[in-house]
Amino acid sequence: MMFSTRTEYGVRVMVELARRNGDSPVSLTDIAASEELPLAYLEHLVARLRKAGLVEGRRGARGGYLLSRPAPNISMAEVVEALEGSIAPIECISQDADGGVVCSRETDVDHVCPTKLLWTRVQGSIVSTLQDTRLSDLVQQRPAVAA
Amino acid sequence: MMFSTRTEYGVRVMVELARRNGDSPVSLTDIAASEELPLAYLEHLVARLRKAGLVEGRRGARGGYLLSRPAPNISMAEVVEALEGSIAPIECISQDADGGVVCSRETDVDHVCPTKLLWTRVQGSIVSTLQDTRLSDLVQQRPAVAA
DNA sequence: TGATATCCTACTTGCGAGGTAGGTTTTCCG
DNA sequence: CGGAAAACCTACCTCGCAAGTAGGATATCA
Repeated sequence: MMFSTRTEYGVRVMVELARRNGDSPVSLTDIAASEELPLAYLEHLVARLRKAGLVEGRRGARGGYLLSRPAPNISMAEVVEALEGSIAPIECISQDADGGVVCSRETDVDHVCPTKLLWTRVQGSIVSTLQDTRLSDLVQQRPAVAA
Repeated sequence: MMFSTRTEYGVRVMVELARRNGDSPVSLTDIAASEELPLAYLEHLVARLRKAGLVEGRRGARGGYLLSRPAPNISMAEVVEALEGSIAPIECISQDADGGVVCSRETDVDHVCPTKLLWTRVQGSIVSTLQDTRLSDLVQQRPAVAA
């Protein structure tokens, strides 16, 4: 297994927010009930989404959460990255400021990491897939659109 | 992070076996030394590779391991799956016997899991990337080692 | 003013990755 | 034949983190 259930839950929350998108915010109590997830745990997830600027919270009675942007403007790469921390297939791989892929095993210039090519390819395919999928794509209920 | 270091190490072992591929087997002692990995831990990894039929062991003095097949005939999907157990982006997703993607959250026919589309896409892109990359692709990118 | 919600901090728990240890069996080589 | 060197096997340890709980402080509406 590669992504934590935290990410799974978080994506479900985002879909639910997009689905009920309207003038009034949606409370986590409602979402916890309809998705059958523990409220206290959802609060942690949503904190990540909020800090990433994907949702906005309204405090107090009749409060809740709203999407910061319309669903078509939110890529699932943003959502997953906010929940997961970062998107890297393996510990030694990360992205530098320029978006280039860095392998921490390559301390020496001579010593090219033979597996870097593999993880770079995997990383690229995951990220581009997540970027191409928008939150709005998951809202429209179409049965079985498997790839 | 998505793949364990077990998978990272295992891939490095496979690359090393492919690189030194010849008539005589390569011992884990050698690989552990050159890759700077703990021998006892490598034994566990290689056991998985052996059970998956990717590698053959020769016991006794002058023994070691050999690739069961030529490197171009080994896809990295096989290697990663042997090491990781299975390739699924998330707990609720798995593959059935026909290769179709199954979501364990979809108990009811009415209740289509809205996030299944996302994980299906991610799963597909990872698997196809791993299948397209052969073990031999990772070997040929370093100046030839003195034999 | 009370109910309802976000928001914040601290704690608990279970599990699996990562690694160690020590043995048994097999095979080569001198 | 007798080590030595290797695979092979089983059991164990430990530590970090995901997953979840708990309880409160703060904000807002009716």
